Order: sequence, then structure tokens, then C-alpha cells
Amino acid sequence: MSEAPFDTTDDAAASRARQAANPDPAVGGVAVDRLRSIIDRVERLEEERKALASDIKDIFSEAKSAGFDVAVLKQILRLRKKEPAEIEEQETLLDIYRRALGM
Amino acid sequence: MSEAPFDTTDDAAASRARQAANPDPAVGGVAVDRLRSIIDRVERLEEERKALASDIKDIFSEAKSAGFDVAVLKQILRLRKKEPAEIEEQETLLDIYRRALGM
Amino acid sequence: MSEAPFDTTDDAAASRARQAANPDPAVGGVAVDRLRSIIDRVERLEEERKALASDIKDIFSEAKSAGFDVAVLKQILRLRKKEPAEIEEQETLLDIYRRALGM
Amino acid sequence: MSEAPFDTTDDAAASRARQAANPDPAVGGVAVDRLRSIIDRVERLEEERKALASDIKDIFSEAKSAGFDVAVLKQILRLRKKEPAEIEEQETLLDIYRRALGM
DNA sequence: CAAGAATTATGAACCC
DNA sequence: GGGTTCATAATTCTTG
Repeated sequence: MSEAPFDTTDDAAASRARQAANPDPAVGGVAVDRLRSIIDRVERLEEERKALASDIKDIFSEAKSAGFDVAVLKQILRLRKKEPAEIEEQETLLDIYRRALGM
Repeated sequence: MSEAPFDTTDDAAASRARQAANPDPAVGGVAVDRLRSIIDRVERLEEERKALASDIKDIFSEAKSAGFDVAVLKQILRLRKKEPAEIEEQETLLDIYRRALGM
Repeated sequence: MSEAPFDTTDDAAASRARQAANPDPAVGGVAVDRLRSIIDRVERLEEERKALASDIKDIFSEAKSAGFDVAVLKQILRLRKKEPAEIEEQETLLDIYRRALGM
Repeated sequence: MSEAPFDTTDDAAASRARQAANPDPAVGGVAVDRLRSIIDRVERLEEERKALASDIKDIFSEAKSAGFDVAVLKQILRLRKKEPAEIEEQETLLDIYRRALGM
């Protein structure tokens, strides 16, 4: 089952200082500082993620203005991602099956 | 309104005029450098996005080890994104429906 | 999992009384019968969906026992789904862009 | 053994005749009839699944027109899938976390 | 602003 | 049974 959420990693020095006085300020059995830290960090990272998404959107917008077809640009990007992955595929078996099916 | 990088209209003349002064070499009517720049920038940003997603995953992993319920943490994050009024609204409706269904 | 198809509380009597005069008895402003019908129908359909998923799983299980590689079978199915869709793709523009990028 | 282009039409009689002489004609070591049967059956079931999904979509559409909040309807359906104990558990934890965060 | 497509997140299935 | 990959569900964004 679940363990008590004690700090096991090296958080900030301030956190250790707090812990000297209070090992783990708990509310309802929950390590509040730890919880707050988790939520804060995730929210921070998600914000950065969102900002990057916005940047990407801007580039596509600019591309569209420049006369490019955004859908095709996205296809290009997909292609460039997929191709290395496809190298490792079990193409041999796939071919055998396709032949068997007359595909 | 976007135009294909193919100049099939009167803009063709303007395009040729631009090209005379514009060092961006064109292949098949496409501004190659511009295209390459778009693709490169998007790929760079997507890489950063992926890295952030990985960081977030790590935090949840750490949270789980510390005894937190990750599903509930995600619920918390979802709640914090919504307006308090929105939360109230949805919860009220949910209650009404539940009551109507005898749940 | 037991469910009470009918009101088991005192509301039942009031509900029946309302029904005599009102074609769609409302609780908290909600058309109860309509709501119940929606939920029931969706749940019924989802059950059928689940049963079909189970049937599919059984076939794959049988196929595996017969010596087929299930992952490759799934690839085959994906291929057969995708190919018709790819016909309509803007392959011309894609080719142009790819050429411009030296892909 | 050369590759046999299989009939895609209804040729059950011929198929049975072949099987009398050969329990399962193989191409490249693969039991062709068996393979074809697997693929066909899965595709048939997936088609039915798709039809059901479409029916469900229609119901939600109808519900929306009738003034219901579709997002909340889906919440209701999700709730009804979970064990009551599970619901209670999650809601309790959610409350604890919210309180710990002062939400 | 609603409908539809594309992206993202959740949940299920599979393998180790 | 725990982690990883894949399919489905939900959200977001774009377009008519």
C-alpha cells in the first residue's frame, strides 16, 4: 500500500531547516510541503509546455502567411519523426502475411 | 488568406520580381530556406516540449513513491485549471443529475 | 452491482403523482425520464461495445495459439484501414516540400 | 508452391473442396485460410464496434439538444462504472489533498 | 458559435 | 504485477 510521503530526495535547504523544527507538517496525514512542491513543480512545467505550444502555433501561423500549407508541413514533421522508428519493424513477417492475403 | 507558394496568378510576376532581389533560393516555387527554417524551429521546440513532458512524468513517479495517489493529484491539477465558478457549476449539475437518477 | 430501477424513497409517490399530470416529471428542473433513458441507452450500447471488444480479443488469442504473431496481425489490420485514406492525400505538395528539404 | 490469388468473392464451395484435399493451403508457411478468416472476423467486429460508437454519439447529440450538459452526463457514466467504494475513496483523498492545499 | 479535425490525456492490454 | 506500449476518450483549436 502507500507509504508516508516523507522527503527522500534533497529538496531545498530551507526545507531541511523547516524539517528540523517539524519533520513533516501534516494535514490529515498528508505531507503538505511535499504535496505543495509536487503541484507547484508540475504546474510550472506545464506552463512552460504551454508556452512552447504557443510558440509552435506562432510559427505555423507565420508559415501560413508566407504561403505554406500548414497541413502538409505537419505531414512533413510526422514523416521525419516516424521514419527512424520504422526501420526496426518486423517487415519480413509483415510481408509474408501480406502476400498470403494478396495485399 | 493564404496563397500556395505556387504562383499561378498574376502574383507570379511579383514573385519573380521578389526573387530577383531575394536570395532565398526556390525549388519548385518553394522558398527553401524559409521552409527549412520553419521545420527546424518547430522540431527544436517539440524536442523541448518532449523533455518537459518527461520531467513531469518523473515528478509523478517520485510522488507515487512518496505515497501519493497520482490519479488524485491529476484531479487536483485539473481542478486548479478551472475557474472556481466553473467548478461549482459542474458540481451542482452533477448533483442534480445524480439525485434525479437516485444515485 | 445492484441498482434500484425505481424510486425507493418517499419521492416515488410524488413522482407518480406528477406523472399523471406531466408527461415528463422533473426533479430539480431536470426531465428525469429523459435523463434516465439517455443513461440507460448509452450504457446498453457501451456494454455491446465491450462484448465486441472481448470477441476480438478472443480471436487474437486463438490466432496466437495457432502460431500467428498478433502484433503483426494488428499491423495488417491497421494497414488495411489506412490505405484507402491515403489515396486522397496531397501527395503532390508533400513531394514538392520533401524535395525542397532534400528528404 | 506458387502464390494463389484468393477469391475475394463468395466462393465457399470451392474453398471447402480445396480443404478436402488440403486441410489448410499454406503460402510461405502460413495457413492462408486461417489467416484470412482471422482478419475478416476482426474487421467485421470492428465495423460493428464503430457503428455502436456512432449510435452513442447520436444519443449525446440528442441529449445536448434537449438541454443536457453532455460533459456532466459523461461524468455520470464514469461514476456508474466505478465501485461505490472506489468513488468514496477517491473523493475522500481529493478532499484531503484540497484541504492540505487550502483549496 | 457550432461542427469537425487535430492534439493531448487517460485507460486498457501486453510483455517481462 | 509493474512498467510500457497501444487504443480510446476528452479536450483544444480551427474553420465554415
